[in-house]
Amino acid sequence: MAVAKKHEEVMELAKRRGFIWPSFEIYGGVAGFYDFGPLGALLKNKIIQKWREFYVVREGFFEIDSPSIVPEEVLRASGHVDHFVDAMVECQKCRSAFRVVDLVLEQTGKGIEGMSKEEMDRFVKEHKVRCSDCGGELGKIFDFNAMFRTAIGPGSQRVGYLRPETAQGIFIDFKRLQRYARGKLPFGVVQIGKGYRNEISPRQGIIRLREFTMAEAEVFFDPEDPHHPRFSEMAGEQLRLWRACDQIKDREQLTETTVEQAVERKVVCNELMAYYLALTKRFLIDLGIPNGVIRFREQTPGQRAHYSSETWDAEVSTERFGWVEVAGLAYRTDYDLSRHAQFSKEDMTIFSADKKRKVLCHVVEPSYGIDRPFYCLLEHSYVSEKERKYLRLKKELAPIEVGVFPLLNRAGMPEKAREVLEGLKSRGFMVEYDDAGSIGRRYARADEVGTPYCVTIDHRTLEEDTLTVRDRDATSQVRVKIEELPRVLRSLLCDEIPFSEAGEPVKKRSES
RNA sequence: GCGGCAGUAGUCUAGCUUGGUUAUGACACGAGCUUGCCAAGCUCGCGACGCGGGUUCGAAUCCCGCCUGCCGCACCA
Repeated sequence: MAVAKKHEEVMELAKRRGFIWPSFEIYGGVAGFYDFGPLGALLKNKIIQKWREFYVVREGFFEIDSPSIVPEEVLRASGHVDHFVDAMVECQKCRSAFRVVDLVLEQTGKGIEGMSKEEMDRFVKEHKVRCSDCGGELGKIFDFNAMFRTAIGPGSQRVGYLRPETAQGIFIDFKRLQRYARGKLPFGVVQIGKGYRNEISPRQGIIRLREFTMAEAEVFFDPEDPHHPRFSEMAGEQLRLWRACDQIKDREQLTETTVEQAVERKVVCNELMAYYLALTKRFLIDLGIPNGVIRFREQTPGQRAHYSSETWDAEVSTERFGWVEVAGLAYRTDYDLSRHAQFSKEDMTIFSADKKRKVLCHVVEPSYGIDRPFYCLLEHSYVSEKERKYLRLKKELAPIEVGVFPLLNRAGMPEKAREVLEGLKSRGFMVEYDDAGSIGRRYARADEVGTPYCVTIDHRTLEEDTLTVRDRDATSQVRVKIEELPRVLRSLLCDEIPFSEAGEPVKKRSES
């Protein structure tokens, strides 16, 4: 119980202060769905904004926005219809459930993939396949479809699914996108949006959702030229890798290496993959996740998705859930483009001007969940000191940037405080006004949701147009002229100046 | 999905074994007073038995179903 104390406290805070809570609560709730409250929505948007800075602004990738509902043929081509629908069977005695294909392979050595349900039933009976846990009799085979199925339009009832990944929207648009990129390789396309997976039994709160936000990038490149133009900038970055070969031998051993060495020693398949591993690490650190709790785990061949020939999961260690996958980097090869070429009969190749030949692009896919790092961030930001509990969020991520308080609710201070508030709002600051309870309580309320700075209007404000600015982490204050406040706050929020240089230091009462 | 345990205001919680006045307390929140910089104090206020059914004169309490959560199994491409 003591083990997950931080998780319980941070989730209590998250619910109480409007970050996240279970969806559909007044109707009893539905497992696997969470709502983002006012502060949660702000924080989530700031995480997305940072992701855009990395991938859209700096990598120069194109962002698109395609539908969440996808017609069946797209997902047949992508392999999701075959790989998401698992024939399952349950033991009548001990109630264990198995994938039929796995169970049959294990007991008879025969692959029965592609059989109909009836054929599988017959096969299981003929070969006397039993429960591998208790040897019990097996029940009837049933389908478990991990995609949400729906109907498009009335009448024809064309089958559609809620997308299990945003990536397909990008592959479908490949021809238009490569024209937009004017034939230059490599180029990248991103999409941020909801993805849907009908989990059998979602637990672990916000870590395993049935509807979640993903941010995916598809990097298209010539397989004979898997280089990143700015690889040298990333070459020296240290990576902590847990290789598949070590996992198979049950070894917890991590490989510490630079990006460059990882490629040279063929630990990572190519330069692009290694580059995006490093970029992922930088992104997570930039969110405020400590370097020490980040590692990359290579998926073993059995764990990999059908489309991937090499996958690395970026994992963050948490108190409550252990190592949590927050991003997956998959080498999708030409799987998706060739499948869509085959199923749609469209030519998905691209003409390379410098190589004077047609190229079927390969794809490296950095794919991020947004909800999971959101949780990791809350857990790792939560600080519980003696009398103080607060979120030490990075300033640029804090949902509310500035609290504005009148020291007293009289003597013209509230009016002055409102003036300051409006001045900050009009300059684009996310501010919150609070005049309830003692000044200490208001600081505590602001600290709890990670507000980095609070300004207080006091007697001196009325006399000389200065006010105090308080730093969340140090709880120390400086006195600043009102006219300089926006500039000072902007510099502080961008980490351009240290707090001590923001203004004239204010002595704490207890110190004087 | 299976088995075990659980669900009381915004949050935490007493009451449940042995059915019976107006469902306990704390914190939080709102209004007012107070307060001259770090969750102080005073007054007042808001606010709950997860949902549905059954047993009973009477159900937060006992029984059943559902939902949700926790633990174990399975699943997590």
